[in-house]
Amino acid sequence: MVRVTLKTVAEEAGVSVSTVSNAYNKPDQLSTAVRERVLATAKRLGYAGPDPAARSLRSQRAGAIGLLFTEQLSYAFSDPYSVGLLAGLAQVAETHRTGLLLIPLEHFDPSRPQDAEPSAQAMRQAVVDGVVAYCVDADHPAREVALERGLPLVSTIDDADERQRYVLIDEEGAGRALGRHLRDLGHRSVGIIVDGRAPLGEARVVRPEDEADLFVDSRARLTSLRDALGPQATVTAVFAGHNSQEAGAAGAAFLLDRQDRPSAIACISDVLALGARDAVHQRGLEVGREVSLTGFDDIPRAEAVGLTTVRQPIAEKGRLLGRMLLDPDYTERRVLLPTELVVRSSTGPAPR
Amino acid sequence: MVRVTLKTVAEEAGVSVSTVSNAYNKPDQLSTAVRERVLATAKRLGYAGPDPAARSLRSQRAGAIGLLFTEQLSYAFSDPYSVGLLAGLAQVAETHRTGLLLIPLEHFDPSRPQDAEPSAQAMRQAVVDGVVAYCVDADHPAREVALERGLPLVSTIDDADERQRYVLIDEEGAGRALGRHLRDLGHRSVGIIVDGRAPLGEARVVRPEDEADLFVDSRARLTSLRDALGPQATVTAVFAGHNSQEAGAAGAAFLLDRQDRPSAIACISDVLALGARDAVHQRGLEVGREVSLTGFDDIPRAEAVGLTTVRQPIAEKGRLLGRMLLDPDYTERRVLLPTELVVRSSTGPAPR
DNA sequence: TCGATCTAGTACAACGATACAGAAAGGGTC
DNA sequence: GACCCTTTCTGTATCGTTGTACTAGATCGA
Repeated sequence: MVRVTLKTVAEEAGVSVSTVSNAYNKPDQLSTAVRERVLATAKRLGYAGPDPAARSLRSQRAGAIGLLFTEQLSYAFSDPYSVGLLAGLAQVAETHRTGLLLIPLEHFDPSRPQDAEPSAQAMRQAVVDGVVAYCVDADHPAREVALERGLPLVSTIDDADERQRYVLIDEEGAGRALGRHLRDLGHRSVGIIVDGRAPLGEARVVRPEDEADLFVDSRARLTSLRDALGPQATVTAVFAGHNSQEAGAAGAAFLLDRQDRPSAIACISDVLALGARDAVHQRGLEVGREVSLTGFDDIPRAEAVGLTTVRQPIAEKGRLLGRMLLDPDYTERRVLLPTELVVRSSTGPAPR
Repeated sequence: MVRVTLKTVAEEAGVSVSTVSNAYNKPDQLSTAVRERVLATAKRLGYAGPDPAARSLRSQRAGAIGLLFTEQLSYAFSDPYSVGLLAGLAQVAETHRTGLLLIPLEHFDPSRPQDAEPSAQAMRQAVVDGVVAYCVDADHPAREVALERGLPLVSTIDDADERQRYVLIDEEGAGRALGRHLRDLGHRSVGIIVDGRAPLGEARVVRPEDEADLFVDSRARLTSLRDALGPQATVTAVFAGHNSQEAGAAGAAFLLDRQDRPSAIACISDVLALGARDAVHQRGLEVGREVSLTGFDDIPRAEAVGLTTVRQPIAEKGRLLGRMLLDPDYTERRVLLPTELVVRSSTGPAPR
């Protein structure tokens, strides 16, 4: 049983291979009569159209872009935030008739360089025209491979590399706005819940040596929040595992059950904040009065529960990442997206 | 500026192209000395390894499988359930060094066959070795294209096609178990909240003509639930948009504010049930006493809030889908995965 | 010492398409 | 009728690999 190819169809229809190819790709280059005859014989022979792999090789175009991410897939997409980004990206990809290839990588630990091979391999094998590095550490080897391959690379984390392009969120501005908001409300003791690579375990105060285990975004937000709250505030950063409601609840429980309960809890994501909210409720406390609560991202649920948060134009971020790779007219190399503080009922003046 | 290929490297290193190829793919076919020289020159020339597109063509292997789905991406992955499946699938793909290509399709409306072209096109262009059809209607044209291309196709919806393989969930069994549970608790008036293609609008009772707009899974669950509750029960199926907490809340609000409030509300997914739970609370009613509530899927949050639900081995489903495509030793053509009723505090005896 | 087997490498033909140059036929213009 | 332009189609080179068949030399057992 032989495969049906352009050649088979051409012979059967009594035309040249070029003509069959054109029948599919350049319909205006041939008469309708011939075109229809060709397509008819193709159908008769069970030919499903030009082989995409062969086309990729010849036309030097893969018809897909890759999405690199380092966390396990189930964590990476457990947050509506990530899904929003993915959706924005897919939207642009679709209009460019381009696929989206997921490329899960392992987290890169510089002290174990040999573990990099599977990730590098995955990046070498991917049939793509360009790559989006989504929250992939700057020193991850897969980036280097992508650049070696000469693939356009767009990143969400700034590492000042001339060869890459960037779509960034103004994390510092966001942290500043949140911090100032809390400070203006009189909060002098603030708990911060951050997420990180380690799975949910005992919630605990973040030690300096833990910082490497935090997600890159979390790190930036934590720093700018601390700065904005100023030196007179007492800040307790708590680490409670992956980004999940459970982790948020655990982190908040830890903070609330301490002797010196903070008057406000700032969570590094809305998902964490939703969990924290449950913990506050469970203790019979009122959110926004006895404990102020903030999130980050403005996912749909945030509005529903009145969560003060920072809005990120997340779908827009996804779309820009896509456009940078796919739209040749979009030449910007570096975009910093603004964020917006959205004040809702979960924050209020610090109780005296 | 010319591209660096196997040939370039071969000439520079003074060996044949085959040898360079072997240096990458069959390290034991050549001496370490030559291999190292080859790799060194490759590095010097900036050669990033064999081009995956060319390899795909030559070896007739794409190194990726496609995931077809018909809903908008942001809806498709807004549920932890879908993400769980994706994670299971990705896990198997990874062990087989295979990528995962997302192929979003448009919903197929048989009355508008011309709209099928973009979807069919996307399926024709995808460089994949096989395809998972995830909740894609049986008559969707993209399926036909995949089969025309001779691609192995694994599906999550039964349509009794010899050419396909299936991983199914025992929806009927699940519906029966849930229905019997509610019946045994004495519930004679049950509201069912289903999701569907139409966006969140006014919640309303499902009319027969709406059924086509429901998601396929929802349809099956609705039917078996109805059957299991038996003829003496009053069943009100309510339709409230996409699968989201908001839709669940809206659907529950509709049911709870009716004159003849049902004593139990069964939701077609846990996400809907979480929203319904909020609506029940908001009305000052107690879940499990005044109103019983059930979900479907057993997502992590379900346990946290004590939701009675049906557990689906979702990651296992994803893994099986992957194995069917990638593991040649796995020859099963049709798997029916069992479900398990998980009774928690959200259901209790019907109040008299 | 001789054929047999093994090792390390080479040469060349695919894989299935598209790009590009060119040819044949038809039509319009002067 | 010569000229040029369009339209429609053909022929061939090429994209960058890998598989297969082959060769030269080394190794080995009897």
